[in-house]
Parts: sequence; C-alpha cells; structure tokens
Amino acid sequence: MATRPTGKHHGDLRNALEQAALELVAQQGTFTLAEASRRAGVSVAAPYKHYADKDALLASIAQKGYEQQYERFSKAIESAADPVEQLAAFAAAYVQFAADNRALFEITFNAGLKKTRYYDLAVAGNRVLTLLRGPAAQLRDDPHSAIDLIHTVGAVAHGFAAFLLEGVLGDPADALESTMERAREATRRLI
Amino acid sequence: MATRPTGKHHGDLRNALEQAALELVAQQGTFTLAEASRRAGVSVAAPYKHYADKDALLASIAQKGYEQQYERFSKAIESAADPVEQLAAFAAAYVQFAADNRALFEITFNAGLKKTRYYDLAVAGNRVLTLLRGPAAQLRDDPHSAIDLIHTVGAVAHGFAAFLLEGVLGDPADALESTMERAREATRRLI
DNA sequence: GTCTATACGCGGATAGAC
DNA sequence: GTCTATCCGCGTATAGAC
Repeated sequence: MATRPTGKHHGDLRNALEQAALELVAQQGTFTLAEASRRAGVSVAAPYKHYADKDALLASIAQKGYEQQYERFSKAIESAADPVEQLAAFAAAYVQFAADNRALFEITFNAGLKKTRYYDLAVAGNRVLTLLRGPAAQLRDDPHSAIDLIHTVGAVAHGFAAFLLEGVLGDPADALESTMERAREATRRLI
Repeated sequence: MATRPTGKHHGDLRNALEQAALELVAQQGTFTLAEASRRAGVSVAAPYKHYADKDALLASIAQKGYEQQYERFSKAIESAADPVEQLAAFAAAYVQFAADNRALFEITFNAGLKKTRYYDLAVAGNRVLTLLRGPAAQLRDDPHSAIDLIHTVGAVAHGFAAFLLEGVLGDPADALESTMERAREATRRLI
C-alpha cells in the first residue's frame, strides 16, 4: 500500500522531491519542479519518471498531508475522555499541526485545483472531519445538528490556525500555546 | 489622497488593470502583469508607469480590499442594536464578503509577502478588526478579555468563510445563507 | 531510473521613440 | 502615458542515450 521505494540512485526520489518542494513552499510560498530537482540532486527530467506532471507531485504531497492530519487528530481525540474535550483536543491539535507543518498545511488547504482532477483529495480532506462524528453524535441527537457541530468546530479550528499563521495574533511561535488554548476554550463554548 | 485618475487613453488604467487582475485570480488562482495588460487593452510596458512592479499592483488591490471590508463591516455593525448582535452581524458580513468577492478576499488574506515590504497592508488588515473594539468592550471589562474576544470572533468568521469557499460546506452558492446564519449563531455562543 | 540536450513558451522588466 | 522592440531568465516537458 505504501508508495514503493522505486529508487535506484536515490533510494527514494519521490520523498526527496516532496521534501524539497515543501522547503520551497515554506521559504517562497511556491515551488518549481526544476528547483526541487536541483535540491534533490537530480536533473529536471528525473521527476517525470515518478509523476505525470507538476500537479501530480503537489497532489501527492497533499494526500500525505491529510494522512498525517488524520493520524495526529486521531491521537488527540483518543487522549481525551468526554466528547466535549475530544472536540476541544481536535481544535488544539489542528492549530498545532498548522504551526508545526506550515507549508504542508497551506498546500492541503490552498493548493487550488483539487476538486476537479483530484477528487480523491477532497475525499481525504473531508475524511479528516469525520473524526469528529463520534463526539458530535454524543452531543447532538439530531444528525443534522451533529453535522452542524462538526462544521462549526472545524471552522473555529481553521480560523484560529489561519489567524495564527498570518500573524494576526502576533508572532506565530510566541502565540502558539495561547492560540491552542483559545481554540480549546472556544470549542467548549460552542457546545 | 485618492489615487489620481492618471489616465489618458484609458481614463483610468489602474482600475482596468486591477479589475483584470481580479478576474484572472478568480479564474486561475494567479495572474500575470502581461495577461492583465492584454485584457486591459494596453501593452505590457504600460503598467510600469503606474506601478513599480507586479507586487505593487497586488498591494494596491489588497489595500482597496481592506477598505471595502471596512466599509461593509461598519455598516453591518451599525445596523445591529446590542453588542452581541453587532459581533454576530460582523461575522455574517465577513462570510458574505468572502463569497461576494472571492478573488479579492483571497488576495487580502493570502497574497503572501506583505508584512515586510508592505507593512501598511498589515495595518489596514488589523484595522478591520478594530471595528469590533466597541462591542467587545461592552461585553468584556478586562481589556485583555476584550482583545481575546475580538480575535475569537474574527477567527470564527474567517473559518466559516474559508470552509465555505473551499467547498467543505457544499456548493458555495447554495451554502452561503446557511453559513452566514451559522457564523452568527456561533458568534452568539462564544460570548 | 537517471542524464544530457533541447524545444518551446512565457513573464518581468527596461530603453527609446512618439 | 503608451507603444514597439528587445533582453534576459526560467520553468515545463519531451526525446533519446546509457
């Protein structure tokens, strides 16, 4: 199931390219296949043996990003006892993920043209929110209300994450802890 | 104070270029000075008599975006009676602005390299949130708590707006009304 | 699976004429 | 204030050799 190493010289060029791409996004906000190739130490032609085109590489990164989010948020939810604290823990973990993996977070949410050509990505993205189904169902009898709660908690978490990264709340590194706590507290009040 | 019309053939090339840029962002997510020039019906050299470079045009658009937001949100807040409803009205107006001016909204929030070279923009962005000072002060005695409330309301509004545009809540056009109501209701609960 | 070489196009930006 | 012409660099993508 895992992406087969498919490597010869590199052992795993896919990984090297995606890592380089993330660095570039972190530093410049964008990336080029050419520059990522240079950083990975291969020619500009090499990537095309692993990806159909530039967008395919981007999609691969985003896919892994959603998987990482799923892992992280699962653990955060498991670590909490009651439903309310589970949702609060999700919100805090969401903020922390954004801060810890800024470039990855931005790619998953802002990468652009996904729904059409990369429908699977939209699914993977929505799947992250399904983690909230359990807690939400315990707090809202009406299924419609439960979905509403899921969306609301997700929106709050995302809003705080976006504000944090944008610097609205001050220096991101300094404000991380307090923002996580704010996200937790806001989530509690929404229930 | 206003940008002088500065037009000859065009009457107002600045406006034409910025409008074209917005269309391009709406359609493709990015824009080029060259293509914007074509759409405005001028040569690729013309813009440089009005802007130092491409980023300057982008900054000009963002600046106007914040001004428009300020106008809109002011009116929304004025139209509500008590502080709670004023904050709720802001949140709803925020969502509506994002839906009504998608490209402009994305530019103001995602344009990238602003804080450094275009410090004024960060100021203009923060100024929008100062609209919430009045209502917040009426609801929270402690100044620190008031700021916290402002940030929280802003984050919630932004989260819903981002989710709406990203399609998380379904087709954006269909979901606009309900999302505005959700933003209003969530804001009320946060107070 | 990777390289070298190459075709192709495009965007940013400037110089100089009108 | 706008145009024409031009320089320069870069990125995407492919062909063909190893």
